[in-house]
Amino acid sequence: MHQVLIIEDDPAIRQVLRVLLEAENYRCIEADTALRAEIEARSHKPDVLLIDLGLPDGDGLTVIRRVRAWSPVPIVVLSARTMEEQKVAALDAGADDYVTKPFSAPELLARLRAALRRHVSGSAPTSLLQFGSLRVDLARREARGPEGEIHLTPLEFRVLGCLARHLGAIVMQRQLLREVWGPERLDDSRSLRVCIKNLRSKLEPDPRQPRYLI
Amino acid sequence: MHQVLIIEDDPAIRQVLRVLLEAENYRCIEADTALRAEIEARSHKPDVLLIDLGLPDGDGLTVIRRVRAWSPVPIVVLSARTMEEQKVAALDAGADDYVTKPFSAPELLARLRAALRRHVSGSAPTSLLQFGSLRVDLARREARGPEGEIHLTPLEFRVLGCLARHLGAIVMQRQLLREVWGPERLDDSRSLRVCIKNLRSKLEPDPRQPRYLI
DNA sequence: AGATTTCTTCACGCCGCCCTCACACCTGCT
DNA sequence: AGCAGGTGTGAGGGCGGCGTGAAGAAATCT
Repeated sequence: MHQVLIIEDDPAIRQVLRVLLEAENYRCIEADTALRAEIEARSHKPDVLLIDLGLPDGDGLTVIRRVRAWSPVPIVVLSARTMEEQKVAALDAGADDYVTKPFSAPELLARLRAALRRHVSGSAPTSLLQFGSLRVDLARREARGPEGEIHLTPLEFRVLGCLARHLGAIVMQRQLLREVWGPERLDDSRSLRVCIKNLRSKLEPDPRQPRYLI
Repeated sequence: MHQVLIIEDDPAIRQVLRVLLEAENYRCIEADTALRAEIEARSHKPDVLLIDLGLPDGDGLTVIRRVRAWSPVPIVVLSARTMEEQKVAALDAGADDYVTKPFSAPELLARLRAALRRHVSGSAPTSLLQFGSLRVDLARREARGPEGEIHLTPLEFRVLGCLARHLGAIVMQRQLLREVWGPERLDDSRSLRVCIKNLRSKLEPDPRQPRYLI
């Protein structure tokens, strides 16, 4: 379920967009000023920004540039202005797509899907992992399962962190050993094997048939 | 400097696009049919595809889908048709952007820049193969068929990867043996034969009459 | 310093991967 | 036909990597 941040000052249009998006099973957050837009973007980490140029305070372009400075989140611009400079400026400021009002609903939705599809590859480095009913916060060194807090050792956090940085991908033993144990013992997998075993016994529902640590 | 593959059957428009792009220091490759489009895309590995829908042979949509099956290269669609279904279909087929003729030169250039900018940042070397109803992700070591996950052994992934690097071409036994088994056993094809057999029995719809692993 | 947690080491059983082998087949050539 | 080179196939077995429990070092806490 994707989360959309709608940046739009006109309440009527906001309402239209919200209804349209929620009918497609998106969750919506709204912002009516440039300032709130950036706050919401930072706090909620939406999957895509849908922004109307021509906000009351400050230019919409500024929002694009400021968000782009710290996040690669896809940005779709919605604007009544058909002026070319506006389009070019928005795209060059970092926007991913530009839809002119009056827009057609199917087209807008298709462009949102395209923007979201592209982005799944490059997700932001978040320190919060989540498998099944498990939540692991690498930065705060906390792990919580269905039955309360789970204690992990420092070594286990470092191994998890290394795996999290390459989420979903294959991480070679060599790479783990280099990043966690140092480059001296590239071919001694004994400690690593035990560490993984312990992690599995702590995190996996059924340690004998692991689902997350493969 | 970036390389653009122009897919357009009308020579006049091709010329316009080429001049426009070369003035911006892009290098251009041209294709006037769907078939040539895919060949050029495979051989030249352009940084972005600029495709006109409505090619003489086959639908432009097919090109998009076929290219998208093996490459995440950005695709910008250019079309005279203003029909909504066309837009939505193209975007959902995997296109990244859609510009309607008559287009403005600055806007087209800005959209190309946006497409290119996205791709350099989020270029995960995803090696995704697709034959028929089969999808094989070499990086993540996953293979999925119509009936769920298919288990492949490490050796099988390496052989597939070697074949994938020369997709569609003939790969000599010698070359496979050198790249997968090492240069010692250039003339012992026994293991290779068994490995190919197993791959076929796992991937081919009818292993006795192979369609993909020839 | 003792206690406690954390990390490493070790030995052993198991499983799956890969190799090998023998044989059937196919195609072209003599 | 007979032969020769290359290929597809089923089965068996060696072997290395992985998981595991327990116990010994090392580090950290109090």
